[in-house]
Amino acid sequence: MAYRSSDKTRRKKDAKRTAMMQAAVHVFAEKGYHAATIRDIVTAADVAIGTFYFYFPDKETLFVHLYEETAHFFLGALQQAVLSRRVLPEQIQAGLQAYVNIAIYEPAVVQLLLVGGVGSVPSLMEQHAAFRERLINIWQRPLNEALLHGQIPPQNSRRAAEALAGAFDEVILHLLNHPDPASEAAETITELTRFALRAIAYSESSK
Amino acid sequence: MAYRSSDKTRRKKDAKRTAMMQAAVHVFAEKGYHAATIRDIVTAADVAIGTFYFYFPDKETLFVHLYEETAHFFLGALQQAVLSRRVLPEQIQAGLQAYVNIAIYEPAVVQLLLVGGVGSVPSLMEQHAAFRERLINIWQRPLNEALLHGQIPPQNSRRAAEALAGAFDEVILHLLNHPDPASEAAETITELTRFALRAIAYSESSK
Amino acid sequence: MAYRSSDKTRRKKDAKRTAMMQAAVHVFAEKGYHAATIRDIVTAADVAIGTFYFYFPDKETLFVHLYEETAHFFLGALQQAVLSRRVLPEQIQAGLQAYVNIAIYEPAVVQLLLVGGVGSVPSLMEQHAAFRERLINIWQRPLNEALLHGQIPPQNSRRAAEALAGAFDEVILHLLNHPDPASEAAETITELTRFALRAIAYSESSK
Amino acid sequence: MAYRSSDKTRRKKDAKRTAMMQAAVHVFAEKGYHAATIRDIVTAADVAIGTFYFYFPDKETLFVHLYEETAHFFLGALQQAVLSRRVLPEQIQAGLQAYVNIAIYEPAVVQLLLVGGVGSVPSLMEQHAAFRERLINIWQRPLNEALLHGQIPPQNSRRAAEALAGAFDEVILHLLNHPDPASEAAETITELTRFALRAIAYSESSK
DNA sequence: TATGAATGAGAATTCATTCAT
DNA sequence: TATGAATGAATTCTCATTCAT
Repeated sequence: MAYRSSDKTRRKKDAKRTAMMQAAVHVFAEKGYHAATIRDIVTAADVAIGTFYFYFPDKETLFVHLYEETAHFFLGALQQAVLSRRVLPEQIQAGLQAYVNIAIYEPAVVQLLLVGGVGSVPSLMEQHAAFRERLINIWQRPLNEALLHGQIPPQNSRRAAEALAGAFDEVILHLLNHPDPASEAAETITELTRFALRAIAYSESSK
Repeated sequence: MAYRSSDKTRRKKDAKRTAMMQAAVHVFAEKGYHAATIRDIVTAADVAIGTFYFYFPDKETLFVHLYEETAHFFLGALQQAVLSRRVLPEQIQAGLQAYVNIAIYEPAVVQLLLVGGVGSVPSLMEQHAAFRERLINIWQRPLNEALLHGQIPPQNSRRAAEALAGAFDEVILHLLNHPDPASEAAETITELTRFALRAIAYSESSK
Repeated sequence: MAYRSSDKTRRKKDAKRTAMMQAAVHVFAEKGYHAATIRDIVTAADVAIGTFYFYFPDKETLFVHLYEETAHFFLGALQQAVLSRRVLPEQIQAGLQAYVNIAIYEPAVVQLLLVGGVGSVPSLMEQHAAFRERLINIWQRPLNEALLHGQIPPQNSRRAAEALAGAFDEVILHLLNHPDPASEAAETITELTRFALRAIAYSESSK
Repeated sequence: MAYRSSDKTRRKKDAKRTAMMQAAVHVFAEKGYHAATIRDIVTAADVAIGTFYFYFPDKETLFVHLYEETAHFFLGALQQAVLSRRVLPEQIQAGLQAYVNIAIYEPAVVQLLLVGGVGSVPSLMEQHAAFRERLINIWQRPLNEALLHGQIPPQNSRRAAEALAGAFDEVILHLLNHPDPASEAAETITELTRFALRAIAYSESSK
């Protein structure tokens, strides 16, 4: 009798919503914000145009949501990887491992965050700036620790973190263009870790 | 007198064409490829829409031309700066100096070249990829030299060059966001140079 | 016991149907036919969209039903007021009193009936025309009576009724815009009655 | 050489703009604001959709403009007619004559003002209220004069003007529905004038 | 009966591009 | 050469209506 809400229906709705967001991430990642059309997204999600507007208020809002969620997921994974280790070399390596994993298994995430639609969507500017800031912070915090422990010589840790973040992004973006990224992953991580440790003049001095 | 026609007419024509390209650089840099409209460009150049189509076949072609020219100018300046020095530290520093100069005095150039979000337009993606490739080469060549001379230990110079390019881009992009970039320029260059030299384990060994 | 089924079920059904029509009157009155959406109506009635289509075949049909019912109620009240009196001045005054009462206590009814802007939807235009016709008739009938009794001089009673109807509508619409319509009601009715009696050159001649 | 602006071009542009506004008046008058589509308008004007947006910013702005202009034209004609006479009966008659002329020869004007899209377009509400106000003023001013000269007994001239305005509108709207309005015009005007003079208890007393 | 997710035709608006002058 | 009016395909978004549950 009547209609039972918050049962299967609820779950199904959430599932569809999620499916549509997945589809949207891929479309946005591939085409960029402006070139991606609502039709592209609903086609990818295999629903009608109206369905899009049932779940999301408009293209821009969806994109910003998506960017936020994606950034949150990405930064969370990175942060957790870094915090799971206690010494700088392992922290950097673990962070890079997490980064590379995402890049390989969810390339759209990286595409969206690094290429996406920056410069296009005004309301995205802040989101993007905030993302860069948090990303840089993830790398900077271990550097500050290391500075405190005298494991790296005095230096502008902020600028170093910017440089590392930029370096990592670029190398991993190139890794993604490789025909078989997975085969290169381990080596890339090792090299980048060494590159980073040398760049900040790390030495396991202390103790 | 191998010089071509070049009377007033030609000069005027070139002047108008140049004005439009100048305007276009700024418009594209500010809004990104898709959000920039032909009307934006001709308004900035103070000509009529029809005039645009007299000089350029279409929007995409203009952008490609523009990107090529801008990349050529930028890479040329960088390359020249690097080649004007003989030892690695100076090469890197000179290159960074050139990069920073352009970033400060022609920020639109840097914005245009680094702006992403041109996904789904093949010809634009190619241009961007080609630019990255050439940029990385500029940094890689001195590294290869240094490798040959034993000034840096064996390493994947290609990957190192990628990392350096990414690091430089990121730091300089942040420098541009600074309220008074010029005041920070010298220090940034010094730091980045040291960062780079450490990263590739440079030592002035030889001779 | 000629009464039909009428158990709880029927009453509940009618209740819901009625709630939706009530809501619809207000929504249509406020926004006009085109701007009012089904969602507006079901939201106001606190039912689901599907429920709307269980009770009504479509938007247009609902509006027509609604308009008919509302017109029927309105005209009925007016007619009854007029017929409850035997002499023209009292008939006009009673009619106006009924009109003003509805306007003040059910402004949506008046809004709905007088709202135009339903051009291009034939069935709605018909309804509106029919309503005007019946309204004019209500005023015209007493005039014809008065003509017969020689209480008003020969005149085109149809045209006079149109004029009176228009005059009454306009003044009452303005009354509704007044901050406190009720306080002005009595005076307005008196004035309008006198206006009308003078306009048709009424004199209590006979007997 | 080059392009000569503000010549034939200018005139042509204005002509086309006017033609489009004419077309729009008719479409809006016939269908009402919401039901009228841009396509309807451009089809009536025999231009492409884009052309509409070259001349007007959007549908709503055009409609409001149109309403304003139309109201200005209508009220101007009425006002002038009324002011061209010195005694009340003639003023009313001349005003009605002008009104009827417009109604017959430019029925769309009357449709737009009286039926148009009231209640639909929020930004139109004020325009419509202002129009009613000015219309009522046109009738009220002669009444005030007559009051001053003792040609009509003390009465609320404002309310009387509202009533007259409403009466005139209604009768003329019905006149327009007549198969051959022109044939009825003279009689209608005469009757309405008498109706009005009686309603306000006019007598040529004074002097 | 009642629900609300899903649909898609249709409306407004933008913008690259053309072409008569 | 230069102009800008004109075009219409493409895009975003709305909303009446359907239907499985």
